[in-house]
Amino acid sequence: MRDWGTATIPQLVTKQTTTTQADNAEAGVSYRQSLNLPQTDFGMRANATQQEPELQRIWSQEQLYETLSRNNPGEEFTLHDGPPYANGSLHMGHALNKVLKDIINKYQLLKGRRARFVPGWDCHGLPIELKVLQELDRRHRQELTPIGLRRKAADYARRQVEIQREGFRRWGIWAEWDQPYLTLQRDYEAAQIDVFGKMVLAGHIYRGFKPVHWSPSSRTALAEAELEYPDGHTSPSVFAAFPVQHIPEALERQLNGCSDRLALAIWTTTPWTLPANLAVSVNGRLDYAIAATGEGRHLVVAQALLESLRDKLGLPLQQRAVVKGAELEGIRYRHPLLDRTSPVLIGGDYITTESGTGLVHTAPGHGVDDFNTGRKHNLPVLCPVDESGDLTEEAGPFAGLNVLGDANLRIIAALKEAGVLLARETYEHRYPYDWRTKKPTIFRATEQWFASVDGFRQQALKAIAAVEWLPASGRNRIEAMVRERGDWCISRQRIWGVPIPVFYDRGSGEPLLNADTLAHIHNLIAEHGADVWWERDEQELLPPAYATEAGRWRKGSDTMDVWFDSGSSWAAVACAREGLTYPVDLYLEGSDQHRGWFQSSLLTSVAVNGQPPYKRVLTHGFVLDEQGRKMSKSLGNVVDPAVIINGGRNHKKEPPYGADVLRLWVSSVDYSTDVTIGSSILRQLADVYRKVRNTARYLLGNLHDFKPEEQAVAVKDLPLLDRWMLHRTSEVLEEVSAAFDGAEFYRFFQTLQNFCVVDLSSFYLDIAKDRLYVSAPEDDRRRSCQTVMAIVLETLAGMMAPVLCHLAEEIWQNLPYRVEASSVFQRGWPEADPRWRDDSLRAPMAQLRRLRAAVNRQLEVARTSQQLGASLEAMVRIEIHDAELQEAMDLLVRQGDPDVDRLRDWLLVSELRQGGAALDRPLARSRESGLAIEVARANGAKCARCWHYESDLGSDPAHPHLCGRCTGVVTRC
RNA sequence: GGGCCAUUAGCUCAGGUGGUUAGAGCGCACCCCUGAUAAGGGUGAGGUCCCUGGUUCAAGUCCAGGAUGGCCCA
Repeated sequence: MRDWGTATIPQLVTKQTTTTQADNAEAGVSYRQSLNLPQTDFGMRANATQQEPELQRIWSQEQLYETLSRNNPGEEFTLHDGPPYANGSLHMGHALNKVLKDIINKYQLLKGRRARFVPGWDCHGLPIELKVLQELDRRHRQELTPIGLRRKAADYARRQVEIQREGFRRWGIWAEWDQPYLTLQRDYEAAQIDVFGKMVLAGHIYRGFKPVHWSPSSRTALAEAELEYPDGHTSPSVFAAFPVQHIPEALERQLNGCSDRLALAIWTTTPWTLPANLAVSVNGRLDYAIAATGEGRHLVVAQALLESLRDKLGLPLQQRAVVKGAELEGIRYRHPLLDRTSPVLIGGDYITTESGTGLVHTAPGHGVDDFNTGRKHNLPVLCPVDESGDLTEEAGPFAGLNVLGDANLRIIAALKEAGVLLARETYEHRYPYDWRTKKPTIFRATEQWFASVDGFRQQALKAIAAVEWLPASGRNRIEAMVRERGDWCISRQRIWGVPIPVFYDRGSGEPLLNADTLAHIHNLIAEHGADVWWERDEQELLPPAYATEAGRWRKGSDTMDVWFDSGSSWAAVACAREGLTYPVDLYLEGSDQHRGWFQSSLLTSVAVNGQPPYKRVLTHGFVLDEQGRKMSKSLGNVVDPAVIINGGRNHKKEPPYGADVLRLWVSSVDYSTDVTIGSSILRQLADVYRKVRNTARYLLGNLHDFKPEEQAVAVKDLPLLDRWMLHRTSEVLEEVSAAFDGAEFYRFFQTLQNFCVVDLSSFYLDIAKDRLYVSAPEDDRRRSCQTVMAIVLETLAGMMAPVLCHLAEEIWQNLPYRVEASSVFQRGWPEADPRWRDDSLRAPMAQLRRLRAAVNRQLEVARTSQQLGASLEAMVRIEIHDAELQEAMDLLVRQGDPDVDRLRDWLLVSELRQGGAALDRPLARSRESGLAIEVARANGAKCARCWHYESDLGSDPAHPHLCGRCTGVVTRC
């Protein structure tokens, strides 16, 4: 304890002997040294740039995460990390995702569960492959072998992982950072081959010739997820007339002689597909008109479109006959550019009258609907386009033209020359582009490997129903997709990936894929990694049974869709790693992953094990700027998490907020929908952080001389105010626990802020000052307050720890008394002592705080008229005509501690009267429902020590400026 | 073009089953304090509950249509 009693007082005494009371007040004689003011090394400002990494170092040294995640008494908890792509710098989307996961994991760890978190990275795929190629000059690129490319890609991916990992760690994320999972690890690749193999053996994998999204610029098939649809794409659409050569007799009879020079009007936005045309399809249920063009020709068009086509084609189009689409079947027409004839077929309901002519040019090699219609009618799949997008010899005179280059114009010119071009117009529509090269894609039939979703669709739908989706709309989303999706094209014509482990007969092309070959390749990859597929020849890759006929087989060159990589993580990680569970407790990703990882993981897991890989799926929205717009470099509205933490170039404009403010932002938003961030939102969060920090600092500072084991006051002996504070703390803890249990972190944020501002700072702590500063150190009214403050502080630190992990730990390390737990995380989730709870205090306290607010309003009236400064300068008289309020007053008198529970002190005024005579010359007065208030200047003089206005100053000649209470304190000590 | 989602104060969020003058904290303005001080306290001003129609005695809340923004798809 400080020895102010002997050190300071004599000095004051000497002064007082030579001065009068008034002189002293004016001279500002200070009893400051005789007060118990807060003391702490805990800074008002975070200095996060230094502090946070320091705390992280300590956690790491102490192996805190490792210890808790392995030794906690509770059950295992597995949040399985969705692997971010190992390329590019971290952005706010990463921050939202990883911090949310970390909040959940830390909460579970605090609750005593063994929450291991294995972070992952998605390492294969085109973007990295392209990145590696871009870094090479042309000569090196040409000399690069597949295995050389793979090694460079692996190096690149590992470097990216390293960089991203350091970013995640700086955010305070706890994870198995030394044992992450990478989709390029050999045990991962082997597990993936195993998943694939099991699907093969279950009959879910097949080889097919199908139109797929093909990117000529990447020379590969693309998955849906690899496509984007930029605005503003235009196509050179054409209307063309295909001359009819043969009309079935039944139809001929209906045409009333207008079969003369009959032609089928078609519309296409891809003229380059016309050389692949093998049919014209109609909707059997639609009505079609035969219309005269006024130049001797008759056109078949959908009747509903007659009107609009008159305009578009600039032809009179007089309707001569109407027939059902079904009756057009059997017509044969001459290909307008090539020497062959083709049929009119009944297509499906995809043929509508919303655009075009109602007759659809059908090229089975270049469209999914076309392909299906063709297959129904046994058409061949003609695909006269090579992998670069050049037309082949099969396209006759158009061979060599590029379908995204000059092919369209040349074919349109040829149509015109042949006299079959009816009209052309530039047509703007959404069109799929390669997400990587930003170039248009085409539909092109190629040989691919597929997973047949039909084989396990019903099981997948059942699995979806068994999972808990949050928000619930996520279920609709994935359910619709799984119900309607086609087969999954899993092959890619790229180098950087896991091989599809198949051999082809060099003569017949028949694939070789069986339990024997799969097991053999699996073992090779488990031992050497997937590179082995490129490093060794067939002789070395085939199992012993086939070694003698190695010359007959050629190894395939396709790799797997990266969605198959990450979609196998449940097998490679959750099933394989010690301490993890399968199905896992939780997947948590952005809502775009309904199409992506949620689905690919579900499909593989259901196909192999008949069950979903997860019990719950939580989704979050996207991060937008403060106006709710997508972030983009061109708009200049990108918020960089690294800048939030370390500050930008100009620290005035972009201050270094630290990871806790970033984390606090994550906690503050309702992430179930899209969330926003920007400089003013960050400023606000920094304010909230400061408020929480300063509240904690004040609590710490006032506990500097408190030893709970010896000096704590028993709950039952606490004053009313303190009992209420504990009650309120337990309420808050209950709310916050519920918020974390329900993953509604914004409720935590709101509650935390309100607790610090309303309950603590402006109420309890404001009232506490007199108790803490003015009382003698050992006084009950001070020790009881410290007892409560210590409880509140420890509870506060614990409940903020999942979010404000650095601040919570810093508080813990600065506790001025000994505690058993060396870390706030070791201490665990705070639990309210049942004795804190006292619901009977709720209503009366609400009444008294209502009274306090009403008095404050009147004090403010006096203040703004310059007649009052500090509220201690005031005396207040109240009249109560309200039963509930009076009841609360009675409680105070009956049960209140005479040294603490004085309404005068709660109002921070020097004197309070209830009833009696009206005050002389009040500075302010009010009369509202059941309550009258008068404010006047307090009687007496201001005590130099406690600043109350009292009438008993100078009872001790040694302390002429002190009130009786302070004189007592000063003399006692 | 289709599916899903969002829209309440400058910001972040509350507003069971429709029911008085729509709430909180922050920010802002003004005032006080100078013993939490790059802190602390007080008071106050802020709302077309996205828009339009409908149901109803009564709509932020229910229904329909639309706008804006976002995600996914074609």
